[in-house]
Amino acid sequence: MSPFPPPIDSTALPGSVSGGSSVGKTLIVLLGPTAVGKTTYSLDLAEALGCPILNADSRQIYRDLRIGTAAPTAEQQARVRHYFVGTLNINEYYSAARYEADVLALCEELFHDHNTLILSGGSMMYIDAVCRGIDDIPTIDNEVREHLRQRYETEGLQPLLAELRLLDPEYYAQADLRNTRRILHALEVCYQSGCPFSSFRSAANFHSVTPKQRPFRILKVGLRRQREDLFQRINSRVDQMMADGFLDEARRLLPYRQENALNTVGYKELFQVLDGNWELPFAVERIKKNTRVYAKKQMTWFSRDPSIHWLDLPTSTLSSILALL
RNA sequence: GGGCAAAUACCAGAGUGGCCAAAUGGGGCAGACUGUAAAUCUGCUGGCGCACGCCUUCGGUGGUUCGAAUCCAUCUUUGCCCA
Repeated sequence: MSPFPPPIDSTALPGSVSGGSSVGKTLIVLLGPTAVGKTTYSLDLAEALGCPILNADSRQIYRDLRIGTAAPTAEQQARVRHYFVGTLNINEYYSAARYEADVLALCEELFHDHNTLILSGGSMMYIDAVCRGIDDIPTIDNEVREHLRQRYETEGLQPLLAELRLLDPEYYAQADLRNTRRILHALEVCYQSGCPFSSFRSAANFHSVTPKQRPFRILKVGLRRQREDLFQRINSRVDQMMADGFLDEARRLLPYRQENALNTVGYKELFQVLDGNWELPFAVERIKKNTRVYAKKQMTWFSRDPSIHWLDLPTSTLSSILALL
């Protein structure tokens, strides 16, 4: 199945109304793959509606990741009030669950003065956490995380798998046993809480979690482009990032390279250059390729969501969205 | 003009008589996904049915052999060396 579905007559789709709509408040969720044009589109839409933008990007939320994440610029932020852009330090912990809580709290506040708000971004799990909710799972202490990480490094995965089978046979039966990261997390939760990881999960997977009710209407609008068009935009955007000083930005962040926030397309590749392992032109090609892969993963995720109203760029205009309201 | 070496699937590159549709990597394609998610993981990648299987491949042609990507002859191309 193509990750780039054919055009849809959006008027034929039911609205993705979630929760009571009596209050008349609407959260417009503007989503789509990286480089599709969400930032530009959201600015125009926000100005037309006179509302702020809540960013939904797990990397643009970090203060020092500006160029490499194509975060909204100072000029763009001067046009429209933005939230969740550049608010975290590079070493700060954050998660989809926190994002859900932060966004819901902010929405409650902002809806006093606005009938519509725009949530714009491409972080799939963050968007779903806001729109559908995410199960309440304990946050892991650093000591627990570090303990398990060290055990993995010294003992390997096998003993940990055996342990998970004992502590949480239910999750073990459905887990991807080769995905070290998920196995470790399940164990972290078991250790942290003293309860099986699966006891916190209301469904076998995130996509089948029963959506939580929200006190506002949610209108999901997906932006998409022809594959070739999108890939060309990715390529030229990466070139522009380099021209804008991406390498210098990466150089400044080199001391923090072990932080999760820097496990990010673009930075990873440039660190290889700074280490002397890769030539710059090669790294730039890798960034373009890995960005394409990321865009594809986003489309794969979004394609499972039937509540998204898809708009095809560059033909769709602002009125396409306004007509959905 | 002479000598030597090499030609393998999209690319690079193993394989040197049967276990080879052919290792591995890259690239490409598809998928999974509930807590650092721009992360992490998986499958497919000659053709047809897509499970078993069948068919066509390892520069061309012709041989040797029960059997060849692997051996021989010859042709073509490329690289290196001597002129």
